[in-house]
Amino acid sequence: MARNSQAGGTARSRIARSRAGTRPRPGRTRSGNGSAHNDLLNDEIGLDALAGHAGYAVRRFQIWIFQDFIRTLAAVDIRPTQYSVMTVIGANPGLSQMAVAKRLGIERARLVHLLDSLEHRDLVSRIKSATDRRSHALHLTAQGRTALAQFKRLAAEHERHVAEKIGKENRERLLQILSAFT
Amino acid sequence: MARNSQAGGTARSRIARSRAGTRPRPGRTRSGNGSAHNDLLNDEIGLDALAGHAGYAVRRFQIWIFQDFIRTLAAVDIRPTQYSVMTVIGANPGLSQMAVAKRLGIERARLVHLLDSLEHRDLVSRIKSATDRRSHALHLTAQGRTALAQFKRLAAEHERHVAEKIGKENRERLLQILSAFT
DNA sequence: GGAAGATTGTTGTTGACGACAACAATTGCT
DNA sequence: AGCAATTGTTGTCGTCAACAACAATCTTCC
Repeated sequence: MARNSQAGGTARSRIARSRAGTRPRPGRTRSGNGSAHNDLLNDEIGLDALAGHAGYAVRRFQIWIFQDFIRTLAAVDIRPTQYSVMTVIGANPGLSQMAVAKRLGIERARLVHLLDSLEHRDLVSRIKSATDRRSHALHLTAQGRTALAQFKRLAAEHERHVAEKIGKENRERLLQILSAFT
Repeated sequence: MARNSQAGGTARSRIARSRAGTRPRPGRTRSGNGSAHNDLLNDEIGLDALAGHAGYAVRRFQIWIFQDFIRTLAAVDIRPTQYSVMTVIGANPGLSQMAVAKRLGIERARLVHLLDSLEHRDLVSRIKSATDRRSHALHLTAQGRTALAQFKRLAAEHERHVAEKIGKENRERLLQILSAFT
């Protein structure tokens, strides 16, 4: 543990470059290296063909948004997945591990470790279900409830960072577009 | 190798559930398990508080979109990152590994393995730079160029899947919102 | 011109994460 | 009662981001 925080300023802001209209027709087969003028322009590359790919933009955005989340909640040492688990349990106490895993789209094998760490920190507790002795009923501890309240405040701050980054109405439109995946 | 393809139908389509308007006010501290009616409604949980979080929606969407990309390009055994590397090199022949890594936001350590695999498949080649004997000038091989053309056709098909999933104009608006990250 | 520092490619480690397989305990079905 | 399915758990494998260390090479500065 104690490795999470890496807030290290990896949030480089060199993004948002201008999309130059010149398409260089790169198909040139010349195997000879393009003389010496390649060395210094490596800050204006222009990846052209990648611009129209949703997956690439989403991946880059996802990396940024997770880094900001981790950094914003570094003081409480909570990662996005842990937060989502606690949120679901907090909103639906008594759920089984299977139910939480299915709801969040994570595997139950993975949830085991997540719950182990959260249980060690006295944030959630597994209570043996009386109706089904295979399963555990998941609850937040009293400490977990007050902690989650603070996590939510920090998460709201993170959400404000997102709004600053892409614009308030763009963020809402994004949530609307992706609501099918929530 | 030969493990990539796992197109295995893991693309579960149980997403896009209806958001029931009933919020159950879950704060109830009753540690007693909610009798037996928890067992069967585990398909309508309602995670409520997670709905307003951009990061969660983006993560779920990113998982879906990558799985579709991998499945759509499974026949040529190309993953999203490999595709992005080849695209950048194809559009800017002669770049150094550092330049490609910085442009794509991946670490140069990671790029080493990516290029190893692509070079073993005779898709790209590292040519020792004459002007800076530390660096390599990256080029597509002739085989790599024709292969990339096919990859782009398959990627376009994948992009159509995205449009089918979230709507054509929603996809374009998404690309526009996230253009700062491209 | 030569020492000190930075850069480039490389190797290796760590940790989070998704996918999968196997297993014991328990439940459900018939 | 007997057999299939479910639940939590453990373990393995592969991907990926983040670091650290290193040799070779460039750059800078005295």
